[in-house]
Amino acid sequence: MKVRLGYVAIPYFTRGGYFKTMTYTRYTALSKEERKIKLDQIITYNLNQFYRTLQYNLQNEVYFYRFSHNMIPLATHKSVPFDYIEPYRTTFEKIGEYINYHQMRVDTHPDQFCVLNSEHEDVIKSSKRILKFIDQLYQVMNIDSFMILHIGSGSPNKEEAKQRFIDHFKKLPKRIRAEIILENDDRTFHALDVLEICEELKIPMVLDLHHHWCHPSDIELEELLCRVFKTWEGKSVPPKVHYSSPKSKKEKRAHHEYIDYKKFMNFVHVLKKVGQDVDVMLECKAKDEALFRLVRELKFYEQLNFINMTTFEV
DNA sequence: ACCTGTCAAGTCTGG
DNA sequence: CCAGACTTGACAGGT
Repeated sequence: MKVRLGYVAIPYFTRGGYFKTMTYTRYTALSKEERKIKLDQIITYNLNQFYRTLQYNLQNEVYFYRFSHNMIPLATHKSVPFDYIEPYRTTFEKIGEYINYHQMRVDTHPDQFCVLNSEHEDVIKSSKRILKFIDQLYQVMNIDSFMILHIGSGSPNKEEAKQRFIDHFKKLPKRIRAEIILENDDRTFHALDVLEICEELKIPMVLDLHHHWCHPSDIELEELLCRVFKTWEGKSVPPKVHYSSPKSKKEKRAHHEYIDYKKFMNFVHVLKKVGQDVDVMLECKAKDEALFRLVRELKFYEQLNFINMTTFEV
């Protein structure tokens, strides 16, 4: 079986300034003309950074990557009238062609403000805006990608919150429903909670091992992985999992700079028993540097057989 | 050159 | 009902 490694968001070569940003407050401080000019500058710059990142990834044989949709600032803000797609269509198409041509797996993960099961109607509205925008990005790039979501709120109790998620999910447009995959979180919805929802909605689940260890379910890892991987049956890509090491014993929830390769090997042994190809997204503070270090350690200490820079066979 | 506080939005807890 | 914790990275303003 093959294990392919990937990383998240900010590559090392851009350290000290990746994307340019603009907050709503700064936006409102500008005149109408300045707003358009500034937004355009930022988006043009960020899209170029995104493209450079993909080129960098290709050079390093990284084919599995998560980008931040925040490269398009204020795109999902309800009071910012700006066409984020048409003026950049050619650029988006170029980026999408690059991704498809090199057979990269690229996705994105809306942040904590996207809460589909919120108790507040306006939050649900803005969450749907975020999902719709990501879908638009995928469409204009013509890429076949997922978006990763947490279940969200646990109020007033998990059961009601879970049902709210299911109800709102079912009302989403078909395209978006087919793009959403769900991830366990480290406080409210543990792996079995999310698995149940995924099985009911017939959508894939992403197991986050770090969250799982912070907030465990009563099930053996091997069995859990088997069931999680089943939710991916019929998909054109292998299941993906998220993996990271805790920052310290005190700060278990926070992400460490790097991966503990020995613990990672324990995980690989479980994966081997399950015996299915899998994509492992590393979520480390040191980003791609952590990926490259892990690869060096796995090659040297564990003598794993790498078929390229980021994929090994066990 | 460095340090600090702010930011589009979120949930949750405790007073 | 409100303040604060939680949390990321960029950036503006102050020293």
